[in-house]
Amino acid sequence: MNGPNSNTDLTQKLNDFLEVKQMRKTPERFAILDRIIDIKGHFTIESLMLEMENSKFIVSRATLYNTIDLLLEAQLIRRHSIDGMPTQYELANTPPHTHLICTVCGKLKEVRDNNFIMFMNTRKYTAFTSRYFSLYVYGTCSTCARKRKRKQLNKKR
Amino acid sequence: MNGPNSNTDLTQKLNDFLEVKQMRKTPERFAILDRIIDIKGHFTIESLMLEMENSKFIVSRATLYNTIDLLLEAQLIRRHSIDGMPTQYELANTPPHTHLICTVCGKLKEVRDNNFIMFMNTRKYTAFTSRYFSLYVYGTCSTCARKRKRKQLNKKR
DNA sequence: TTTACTGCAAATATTTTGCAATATC
DNA sequence: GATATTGCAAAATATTTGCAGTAAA
Repeated sequence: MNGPNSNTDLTQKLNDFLEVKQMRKTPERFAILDRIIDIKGHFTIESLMLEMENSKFIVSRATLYNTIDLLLEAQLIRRHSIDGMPTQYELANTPPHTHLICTVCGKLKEVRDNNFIMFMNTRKYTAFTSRYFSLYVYGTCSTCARKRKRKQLNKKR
Repeated sequence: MNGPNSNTDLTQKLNDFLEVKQMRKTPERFAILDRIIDIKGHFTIESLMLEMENSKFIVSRATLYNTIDLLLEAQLIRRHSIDGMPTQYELANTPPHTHLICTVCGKLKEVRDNNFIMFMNTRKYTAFTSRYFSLYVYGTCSTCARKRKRKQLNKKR
């Protein structure tokens, strides 16, 4: 369990980042990263706040926002801004994935699409150096599609 | 000036939508669409509010939010949620485009990428019906890249 | 000892909501 | 005339900021 993105590796990465930037290694910063590693998947400031409380490591909202900015800068997490939802974050130790968003129920699903990633790697933009990208596909998930169909049938009587 | 997406055409589309949905044709709804057509490009609730004030057609914020929801539903506008910026909207009468976002200065640039659109049209997702998609590419624009390079040279002295 | 960082509370920004007044149908 | 829609003001939500106290270096 010590691959290139193991937990200790991520902690080490934060450690190195703080050293290079000459910033302080506070327990809050490491505790927050630890919780994020445990979460596995997307989270919001609010859900992370709750996770922290559950783990009995209480931090203030201000510190949470500050630390999230720090982890973004260190490229340890990614941010996702999705229509009509609070800002979501996730650990950046997995390859980028496509996000399928159901506009009916708001459910979010991630899919790995290697063809898409390969395609994106061929893209070059003039006067712009790309660092990362986010693809959001909006539509209807199968559950909601079924519900809608049923509703329409009822209408027709 | 009467192409498939001329101003009169968009107004007509709103008209039809309201008729089908049996909703009221209030002057506010048409005035807001008119302003959006004039803006050409991205706008926020705030900037649209100002545009309305300039055009002497004052509407309340609540009405703006309501109407924006309506226009989204009618697929007359698109919404863009972009990291660290207020929600942006734009008229939906142009083909979808890639958004290049400079993470240094926040500037947003649209590019037409027909290859990307063609590629996306080949994508199928299991248990999900896609309706539209948004691609955001985050990186550094040439202006900021130049500035950064200069800054680094200065540091080295 | 120095000062970066945390926590708190207030400020700001964005969006939603309840309700009375108004205008469309 | 009935009621969908507007405007207003208050509430809810999300994020930022100033400052005093704390703790990392």
